[in-house]
Amino acid sequence: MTKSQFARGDGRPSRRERVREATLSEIKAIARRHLVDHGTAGVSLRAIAREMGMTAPGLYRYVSGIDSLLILITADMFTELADAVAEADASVPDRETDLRILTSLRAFRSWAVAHPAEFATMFGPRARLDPEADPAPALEAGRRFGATFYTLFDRLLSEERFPLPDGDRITPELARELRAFADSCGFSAPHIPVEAIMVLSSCWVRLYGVVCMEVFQHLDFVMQDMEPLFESELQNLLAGLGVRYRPPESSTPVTIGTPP
Amino acid sequence: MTKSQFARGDGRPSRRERVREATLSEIKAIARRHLVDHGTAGVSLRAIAREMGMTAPGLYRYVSGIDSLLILITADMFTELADAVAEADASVPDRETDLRILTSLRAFRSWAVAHPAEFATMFGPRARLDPEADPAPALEAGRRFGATFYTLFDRLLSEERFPLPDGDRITPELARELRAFADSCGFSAPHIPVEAIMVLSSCWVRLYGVVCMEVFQHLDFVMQDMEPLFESELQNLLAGLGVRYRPPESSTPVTIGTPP
DNA sequence: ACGCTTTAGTGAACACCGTTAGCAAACACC
DNA sequence: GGTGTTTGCTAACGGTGTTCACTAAAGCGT
Repeated sequence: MTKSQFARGDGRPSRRERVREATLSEIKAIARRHLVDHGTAGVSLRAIAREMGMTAPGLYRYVSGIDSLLILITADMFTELADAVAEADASVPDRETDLRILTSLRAFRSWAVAHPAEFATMFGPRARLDPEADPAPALEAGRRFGATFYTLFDRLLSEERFPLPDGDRITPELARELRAFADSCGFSAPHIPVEAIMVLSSCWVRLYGVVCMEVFQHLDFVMQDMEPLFESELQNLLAGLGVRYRPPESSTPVTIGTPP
Repeated sequence: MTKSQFARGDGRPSRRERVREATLSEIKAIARRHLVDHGTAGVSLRAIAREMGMTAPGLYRYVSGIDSLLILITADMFTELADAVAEADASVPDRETDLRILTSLRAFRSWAVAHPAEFATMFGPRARLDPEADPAPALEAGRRFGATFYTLFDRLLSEERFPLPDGDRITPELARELRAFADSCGFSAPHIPVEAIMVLSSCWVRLYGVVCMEVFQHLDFVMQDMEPLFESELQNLLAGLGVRYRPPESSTPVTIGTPP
């Protein structure tokens, strides 16, 4: 165990570190493209290696297996989504909380419908990923994704926009879990009531449901354009939070009264 | 193209037909077990054949490929789920519409959490299943699953339990799609307003969301027991439909006041 | 400049997988 | 019994993940 050639005194990465990072990025980029084109099952180490001009076992210097690779790109996708949502949130003035929320939620849906394959692996069933693989990186990135919504919700909470429901249905054990979650995700306020976390979870579940339904195309035989349903759900959801709803500006020019 | 040995004059199936049906059932049963144990990716023709004491190519006499087999068992699972929901619905007196709805919805969740692997393939992303395979059988079985909810919702509608929302956000094109859906699924009433179908879709989306979230374990790091959240969502959902909510009888003995 | 250590990548191999083609046995019916 | 259908097999092709032994190169210290 001598001094590693990777660690240098200064912060700058060594040459080897740079090229290593580059090939890892290439691996993930190709994997990502295969994921988009052929789904989760279409990502294979051999195909990636072939495309890179090397052999599959060589990839094991960079990735400990196919599952681990999938977790890696899942983490990347979460950061991407988090950036997209944060960017949308930052695009409106800080004070306009209501519009920020509206914009962030719509950004979430837009990203999802624009990246169905990614969304499926991020939010779909945890099929692959045997218990051996460590999903920590993806979880960490997912936390960053939630941060935008947490802070916005926190502001709503401090402004007392909506009444908290009764905690009758909240088991002491559940309350303990909710509290542990609030602590873990770094909620800014010191004491968030568990009822509030319950409300947040409920909202998230409703958003998740309508977006999943659209991306997974499980209502295809009912309707093709799911935007009206999404907006309707958004409206109901925000009403319960005391947030002023505003219809989308000009996403799709569809109203009941067709222009002349 | 001579007379088939399978078609007999009388209705009774021939011996050959019987044994054929039996082996097909065995194939599906084993595939189902592998699905439950190892997920969708864990279903392989070779493993099934090995377990049956035959070889993989032999299975092609019964199934046209792995995708087709997955569709077949998906259809079976839909009928199973439909039966479970219908049975729960039939277990309460016909007149008690509210309780029937409550029971049916809870039966849906119970089946889902008891059969997570099945639920994932039924309601998860359509990953496998290339466009070549014909998903008709699964779709047909899914329709039967929805029938129970359709009729219950239809009764609510005829009793005018809830006010219909404005159709402002419903595009003419969307209205046409909604109408086509209402016709296709055999809604009993002659003229269902499209706004009602919108409400039904919204309710279904909310139910789908909370159950997906639980089965896919995407809120694991927040809470372990998702029943309170489900019940809360159920309560809100039914309130919007004018249905009287009643807490579950004794599913899990958890109340805020712990017994002495 | 030399030697030594660490790393990158290869080739062969094993054990799987889906799928097709050709062929032999079992079966049902006339 | 003869005949055509149905069934299941073997062989084969191409694909996958993963391990192991091995070579070549790159980096580092002296």
